[in-house]
Amino acid sequence: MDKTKVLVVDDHAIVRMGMVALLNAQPNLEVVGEAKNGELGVKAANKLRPDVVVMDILMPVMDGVEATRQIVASQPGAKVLVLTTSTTASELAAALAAGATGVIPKTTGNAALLAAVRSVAAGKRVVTSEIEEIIASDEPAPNLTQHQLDMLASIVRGLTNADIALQFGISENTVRKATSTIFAKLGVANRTEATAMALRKGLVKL
Amino acid sequence: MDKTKVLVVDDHAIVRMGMVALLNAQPNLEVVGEAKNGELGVKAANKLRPDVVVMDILMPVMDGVEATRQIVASQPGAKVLVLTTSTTASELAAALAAGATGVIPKTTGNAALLAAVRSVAAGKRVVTSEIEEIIASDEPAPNLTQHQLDMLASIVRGLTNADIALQFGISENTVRKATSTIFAKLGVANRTEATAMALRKGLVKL
DNA sequence: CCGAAAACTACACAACCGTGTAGTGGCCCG
DNA sequence: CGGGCCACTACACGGTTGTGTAGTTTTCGG
Repeated sequence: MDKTKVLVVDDHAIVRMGMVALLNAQPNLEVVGEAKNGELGVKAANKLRPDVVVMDILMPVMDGVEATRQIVASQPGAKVLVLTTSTTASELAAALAAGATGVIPKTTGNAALLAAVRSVAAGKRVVTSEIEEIIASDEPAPNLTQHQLDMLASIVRGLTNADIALQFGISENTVRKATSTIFAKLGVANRTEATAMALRKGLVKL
Repeated sequence: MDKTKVLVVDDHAIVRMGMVALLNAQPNLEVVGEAKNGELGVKAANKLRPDVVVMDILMPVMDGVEATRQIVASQPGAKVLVLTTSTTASELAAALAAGATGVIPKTTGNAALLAAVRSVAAGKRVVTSEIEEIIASDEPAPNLTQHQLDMLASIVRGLTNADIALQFGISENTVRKATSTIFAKLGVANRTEATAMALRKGLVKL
């Protein structure tokens, strides 16, 4: 059997270096390409057709979740192993929803990491118990309207209800009601808690 | 001349793997030890007396800033190169204040990384322009009282002024005045902005 | 195509919040 | 050791916020 071809997508050069060193030392694994952001990763995946893509989440230009989505969309059989530092449940869940075959933390030791790459190559779903717990501990998706998300972003930026009313061209009273609804969905009591929650869950990027 | 001895402290196994592969491929560099958190890093540094310690910031048990402080304290001539993902100015500044000889981002390419390790080994201060800019863009330290920091933490957790008054055993009016002072120091207008700012600057851990 | 659920609009009221003003006590520096 | 600075305490006032109630529109499943 041929070597399993691996594409490494990570913006940290030293991580790519580590993957190359680790995988190329194995007789049946081979790194055939590297990319330092999601966009280049998608291009490389389409060109190289690797058996497994090892993908970081937090990257400039295009994040790993979106890159995973695009790779899986254009190559239905593609296997993506997400290797990340991120511990926000929404990102991990998003990665799986985007079609990742496995998700493991960067703290994973070399042996377990190799095992994960091999398992994913074989089409086996790999999710560590650690990751599972994080996802499970996440309350059901807040499921906010786009409108509500925009409003939440304004709240986080410190705008008053009056400011928001002006910004969206609606009455201040309406803004009050809308924020109220948002707080109920988030399970918080006021805009301060909502801000902490939004930032913690990554619902709004600062 | 003997090989330059390097200790790698990072909680990500794959990064340690990368450093080992990168440095050991050089004729005059050698990784003599690895540690996966700050505490083990300090112990290893004291035992191995490496010429350079490559240190991550974000780690469990003891972070890289504290570890750097301790290593520099017990070995005044020690050279620490902080290699990090973190982009919060306060952490980068703290790393330098703790005695790090160099600070570079993890996105640094292999060649530049090797150069940095060599420069630091030679006692030369290494701070990329990217890092410098981040630090320079940081406003002067907010300089809050411990009391004020505690209060800020309560605000971030969503407590009302009445709650905080109860918690600290002071009048609600006093709490109002105190929060007012905190907001002025942070340059914000209300508790919501204060929450965003506190979380962004890492003044309060969630 | 229709009915239910949910979002959006609006307003009044009650609770909450932040500022101006003011007094006390601690600490540092000249 | 006296003056200045700042943290801490306190209160009243005016502005901001969130909820209850209620009507309209949109959306989605049957």
